[in-house]
Amino acid sequence: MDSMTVMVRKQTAADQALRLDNQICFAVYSTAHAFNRVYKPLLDRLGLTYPQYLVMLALWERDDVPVKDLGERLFLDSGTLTPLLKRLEAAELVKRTRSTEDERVVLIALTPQGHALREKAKAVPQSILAASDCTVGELLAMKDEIVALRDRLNAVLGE
Amino acid sequence: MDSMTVMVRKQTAADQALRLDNQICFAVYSTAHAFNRVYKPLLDRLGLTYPQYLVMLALWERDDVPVKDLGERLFLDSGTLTPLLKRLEAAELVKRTRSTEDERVVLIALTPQGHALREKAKAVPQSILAASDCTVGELLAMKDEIVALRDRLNAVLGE
DNA sequence: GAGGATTCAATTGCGAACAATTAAATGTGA
DNA sequence: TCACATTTAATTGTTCGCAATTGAATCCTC
Repeated sequence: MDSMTVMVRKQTAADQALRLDNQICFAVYSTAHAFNRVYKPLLDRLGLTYPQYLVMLALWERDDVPVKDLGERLFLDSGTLTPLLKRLEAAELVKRTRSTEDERVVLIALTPQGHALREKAKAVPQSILAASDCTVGELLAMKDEIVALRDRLNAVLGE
Repeated sequence: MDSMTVMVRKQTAADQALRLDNQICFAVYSTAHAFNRVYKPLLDRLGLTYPQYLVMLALWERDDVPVKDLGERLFLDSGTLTPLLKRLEAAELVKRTRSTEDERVVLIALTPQGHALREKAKAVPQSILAASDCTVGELLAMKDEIVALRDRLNAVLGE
């Protein structure tokens, strides 16, 4: 095996790796966009964008929470959430009030319309399930794998 | 089983579904962001953002291509690509020239610096692999599943 | 060849996403 | 108590991502 062969093999390995990481990260990236596009017409009827829908999902599970709490649940920071929450407030779906106990904290609570929207939103999941053309079991298994990957990535970030 | 029981069960099923679809789509969404954050410090050294890195990866595989071609490979449209490509041109990594055969078409070609950046980029994949804390085989298997899901979603969009 | 449809990139406007900074409130240690 | 650090949202500036529109070039049909 001469030096030329070694060089060629090294290039090939690097190229493969470059392609591999491209495909995995790009797969997640492009699938997120594909989901977004499938959600769009469904969420248009609710008057929500996908990130706004995520915030509403979080609030339907537990509201009257600080912005920081929402950020930790959704992996988003105040730079993203503050303007988004102001738009939800303008749409009269949430109310933002400063905590009396700690004036640094802004508490996000659902309005009656915000609570009511939950009923409309119940039509969304089955449409997504249909579009994915997967069984619930398959999706759950994939979800667990993806979440495990995400958590490992976030663990590295936390170091 | 009285009517009250039926109602309660229906609500529970809808809630489960809402929660399920949330987790799957959100898993992909939040993992894409986690990847982005892991890539950021690595790509900063190359002077690229993650979407710019994707464009460069595509061009390293095949350049001298129309904007439309890049868009199809990356699932992005001209509204996203045009300003991004202008920034890459300002960074002298690509050159944009109007095709002489068809003046509607803008061809994207790598500059010598654009080609050269590929060598630096070879250091990126191994860092991502390490951060993911997965084997190559695991990542490849996940990638295939995710791509299959993406393609099914995109198929629904194409109808 | 002329008229109309189609294709392609660019543009505009809006909503994320995030880094970095700011400002105010709170907590802590000497 | 007072200085200093920390916490929490908000703000600013840059970059995506996409819908909708525009304008130019090309294609197609008659």
